[in-house]
Amino acid sequence: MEEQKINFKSLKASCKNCSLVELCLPRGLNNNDLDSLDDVIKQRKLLQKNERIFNQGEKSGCIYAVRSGSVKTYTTAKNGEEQVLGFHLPGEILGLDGLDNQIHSCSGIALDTATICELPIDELNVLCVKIPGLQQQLLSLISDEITKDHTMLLLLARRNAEQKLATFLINLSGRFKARGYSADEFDLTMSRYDIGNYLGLADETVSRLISKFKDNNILNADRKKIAILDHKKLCGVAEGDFSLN
Amino acid sequence: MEEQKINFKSLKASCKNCSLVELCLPRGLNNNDLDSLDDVIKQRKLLQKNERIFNQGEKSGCIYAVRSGSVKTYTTAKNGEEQVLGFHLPGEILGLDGLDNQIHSCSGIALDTATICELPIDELNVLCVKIPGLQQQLLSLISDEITKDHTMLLLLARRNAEQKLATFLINLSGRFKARGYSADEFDLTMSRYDIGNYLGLADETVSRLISKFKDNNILNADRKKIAILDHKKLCGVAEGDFSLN
DNA sequence: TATATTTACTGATCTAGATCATGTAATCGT
DNA sequence: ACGATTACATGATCTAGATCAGTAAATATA
Repeated sequence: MEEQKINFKSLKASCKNCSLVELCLPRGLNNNDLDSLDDVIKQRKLLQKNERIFNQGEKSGCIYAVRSGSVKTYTTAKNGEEQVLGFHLPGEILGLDGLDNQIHSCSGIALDTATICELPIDELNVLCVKIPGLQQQLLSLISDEITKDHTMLLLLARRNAEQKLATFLINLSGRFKARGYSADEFDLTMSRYDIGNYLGLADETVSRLISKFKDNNILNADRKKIAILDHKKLCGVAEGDFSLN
Repeated sequence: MEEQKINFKSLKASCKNCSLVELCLPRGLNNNDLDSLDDVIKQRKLLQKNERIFNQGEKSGCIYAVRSGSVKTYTTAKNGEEQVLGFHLPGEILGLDGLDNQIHSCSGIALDTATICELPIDELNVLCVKIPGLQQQLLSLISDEITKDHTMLLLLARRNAEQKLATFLINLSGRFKARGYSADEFDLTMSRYDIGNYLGLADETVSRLISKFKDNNILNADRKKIAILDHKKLCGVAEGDFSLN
């Protein structure tokens, strides 16, 4: 039997029977429109950990939806250092920086085994003319992305380390909850280093803060396993209502 | 004679005879398409310093182009503190966070006397279907906005104060140049406080760094008047090739 | 299964930049 | 034109978080 040569296992995608339909791009579309969208989504890729989805400096002509697993996006600066731009969970869209069908200004990489839906931009644009709801949803995703980035600028520029990490955990928790997972117990798929890089902190600081949160009975943590014990207190830390000792 | 009641002096806008046509939204459109776009741009507002263009939490239904003067965008956090998100020069578009026709997640305010073109989103979307070049240009603006934000995340998370301020000045310089102004001599329209807020620095730090740049013969500065003396050195500082004494 | 490598944690030290304080020049309001 | 307010500059001090260093546990590799 012939060895498999291609990197990715490709499967026909279907939004129609995807549980993420109400979170993802097809949100609000009727069955007919879903069929049209399914025709455009050529394939679903199964990626292994650390496999690249799209590359900074290359044109992919697609935006991407996470179907399962998790993904990290990052830019590489001239001097080679990386900046994590975001972590993406199922139902979230990435690659909007290439929406003008030009080269991507960041890269996307799987943090664990993940399935990804590819959406060719040209075909998507054609479809948007036919389906106003899709156009609307796409604009909504764009606005959300910009708003999210702005929130992140505020976090990086004005918040201390405690607030940054608390905000990060609360945000993750809420996104897990929206996907039907536990808001209080979850596994991190990214390293302490990645978290620190994302938040503008040293990885040692992230470790120390997690320990501090544990000492204050805000959470339990064993490596990647996180359990939030006191949501209210964590929010208090995020808001800077008080500082931990 | 009756006192003028409205805040804004409104003028019919015309992209056709605007010198910014090659920088702004209409970039690449032919004369016919420009006429259609002009029909959609209802008015041009003349704003005084500190007049608001759109407000966080309100729906404006528009995106905006700076025609003259300069503008600052910022978000206000729950606790009331502000984060400057960007400074906008003639030909630049703002308000893309409200592109889904929902409420804006930031506010825009004039930094000096400025003229602003209003582009109603609904009408713009209709026009985009008719004019593919316009759709393309809009997507390009969106991608640029996202890419710009990502660059800013990197700057805030990974760069020291010297690099931040040098990068800021180089960026401004380049944008002035693209608009036909001097790349080496320009007036800042924003305060030291605004610059510091934007870059995640205290205003005292901005003052001190400007003095340090002066001491190192990189620039001359007298309050708002900036003259870049050594562009190459300034770039070196921005890249972190060396540190000043 | 043993060994190497990576990831996470924690202690010790250092420093960039914040904060506090003060002076001065520019701008605003009357 | 004059006092009040705001913006900028600069010195002194303090501290949050970086950096350096070492250990242990988990994971990968042979």
